[in-house]
Amino acid sequence: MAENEARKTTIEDVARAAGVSRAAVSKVLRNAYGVSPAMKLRVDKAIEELNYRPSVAARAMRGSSYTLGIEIPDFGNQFFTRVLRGASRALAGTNYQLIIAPAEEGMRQGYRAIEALLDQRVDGLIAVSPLVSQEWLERAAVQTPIVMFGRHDESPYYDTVAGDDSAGTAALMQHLFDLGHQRIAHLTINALSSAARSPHDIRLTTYEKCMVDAGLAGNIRVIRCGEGLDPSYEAARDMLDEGPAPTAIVAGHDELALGALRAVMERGLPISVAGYDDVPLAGHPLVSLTSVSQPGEDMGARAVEMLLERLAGRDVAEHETYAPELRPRKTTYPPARES
Amino acid sequence: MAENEARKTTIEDVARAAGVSRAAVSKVLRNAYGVSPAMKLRVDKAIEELNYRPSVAARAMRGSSYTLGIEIPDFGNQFFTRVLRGASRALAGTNYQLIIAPAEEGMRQGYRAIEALLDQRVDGLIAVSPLVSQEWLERAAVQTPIVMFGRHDESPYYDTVAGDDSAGTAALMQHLFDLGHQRIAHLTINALSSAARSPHDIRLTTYEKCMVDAGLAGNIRVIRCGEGLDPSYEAARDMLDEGPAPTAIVAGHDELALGALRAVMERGLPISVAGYDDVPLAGHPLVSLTSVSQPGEDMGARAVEMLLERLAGRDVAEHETYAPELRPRKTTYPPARES
DNA sequence: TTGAAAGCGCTAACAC
DNA sequence: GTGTTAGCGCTTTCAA
Repeated sequence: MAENEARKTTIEDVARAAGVSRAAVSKVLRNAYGVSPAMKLRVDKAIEELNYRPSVAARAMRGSSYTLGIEIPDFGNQFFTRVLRGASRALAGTNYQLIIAPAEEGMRQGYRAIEALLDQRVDGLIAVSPLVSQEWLERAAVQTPIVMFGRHDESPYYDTVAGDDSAGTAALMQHLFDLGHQRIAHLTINALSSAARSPHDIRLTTYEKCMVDAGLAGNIRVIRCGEGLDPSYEAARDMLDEGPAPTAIVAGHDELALGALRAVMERGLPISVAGYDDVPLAGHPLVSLTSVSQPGEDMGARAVEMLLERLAGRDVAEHETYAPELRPRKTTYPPARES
Repeated sequence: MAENEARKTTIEDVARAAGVSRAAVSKVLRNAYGVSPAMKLRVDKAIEELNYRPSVAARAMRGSSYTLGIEIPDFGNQFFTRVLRGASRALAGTNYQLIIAPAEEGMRQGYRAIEALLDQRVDGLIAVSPLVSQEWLERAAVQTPIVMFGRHDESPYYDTVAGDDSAGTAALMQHLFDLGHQRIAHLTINALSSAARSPHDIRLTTYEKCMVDAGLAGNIRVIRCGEGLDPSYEAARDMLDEGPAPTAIVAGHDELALGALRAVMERGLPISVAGYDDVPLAGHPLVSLTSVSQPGEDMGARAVEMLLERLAGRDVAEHETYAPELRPRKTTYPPARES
């Protein structure tokens, strides 16, 4: 009932139908130089009639696959959704396709996903805060243009797009100080060896610096958790149950903030919580979470453009940083209601 | 500074290093029949040393690509994230890779994404409630095993995995009736011609049937909106501003419900809102949204298994339906607070 | 401007 | 149990 019955139409079929050579069809396909309008017309007609679609595999073997890859670490984080949308839009109108590889949890996270993309012979790839070492990525970038997204460890071998996490965090801390907070805790994801200079690293160190500068070094408190709503909830809950509660919690990103918020509400404590990324829900009246906004769509689109520029010949690395914007919102929450 | 310097290692290199033929290496790679343990050892060693990774493109040309594709219509919907996780997990341990194609908005939505996956010569693909016609999908399924996820239009040509949307919606409606609601509106996404028997179609018709059966045919009210938080917010807001308000709104899924909830809160109206899918945030104390839970991870994993079974030779279609579970939660919300 | 032919890296069929 | 060989569908010289 399934499996290959009809053979797929090949470039050969198109060539025969149009009465030209395979090479001619190939040229039309890539609108390469040296095809008469007349021939292009006939070939296009044949392609249309036969409903021909070139095999990415075959193309990838000789030339390019016309495919860009993007590695995403965590689909739970809605910020990445924005990045994806931006990337997708920037590709519309080109003849490039986007494929995504999910980096499942576990130590070898980013490596496997990026390797999978490389195995597909993508023409370029965007790695979103990948948990891979810089040298490894540089070696990979020799073969395939790479845009590192989020991390701040710039390299002459690959381009980077990142938000100014330092400025964003500083603005957020200042906001909390202005509100009178002195005992501010920081909830961040577990430290991953290879993720030096990750956004979360910068946010953490900036948090610490701000505390120190404000003369609150003694109040520094860092809590680690796994990625996601539940791990952040549990970590925050444990913190609240263990020691003296802080008056505010700054989370590494909004999803963690939401998890922490759940713990805060369950305990009925008057603790302010703030996040990062300003995901769509942060502005919802139900949530109204203070956060730091990043232009995710623009950043995603720019990452794609950088790749396209590389494919067009650029050979010096570019590093772009986007300014974040503080989104001050509610700071005190009602305790949990029924259910 | 970039671009190909070192040639990638090929099967040839491995063969030479191990002192065997390319065919031998190929067999080891696929752990095919007829390789002595001794040879396997030497080949594995060479692969390891050379850090060899087979080219998916080259493999796809002759045999299989060892790649499964999944088309996802909307990353804003966190239910799909669960499905993805399940699919990803089911693949761990196999030598298959997962690649995702995003179906951007626009009319040709699903087609482009699925075609992109087919162009990559994936060995099988999961199409998540795609907006494509049944015949088109059947034709595609002749070439490549397909699991249709979500939609209920079963076919002898492809497998399906779906939730029992009818039962889920009925349970939800009953819950609202029990609570005394009579004027219940339904907020659903815009009707797409080719999406007959989509989950949203079923939810809509079940809503209507429940209303009729309860003798409330006159109170039926269906509002359409685009996908996402903002479109659903706007649609709900317009509805509230236009006519007499319902006492409850049943949304096609949680994201739409959240959008509607924003409108309800802004208007300060005592309207109950319910969603579908029970996304992680629905259970958050801040949100506490009544919803219908579906075992997304199991469903995603099962879809992958079905594909694997097809690749292993099964040739009759299978159709699996998963029972949903009502998650009754809070029904009245406070009006919006400052900011 | 067009076409012929070589070959990308792999697997499958078959010979040894 | 192992190697030889013929292509898969394209792109890319290079000659016509």
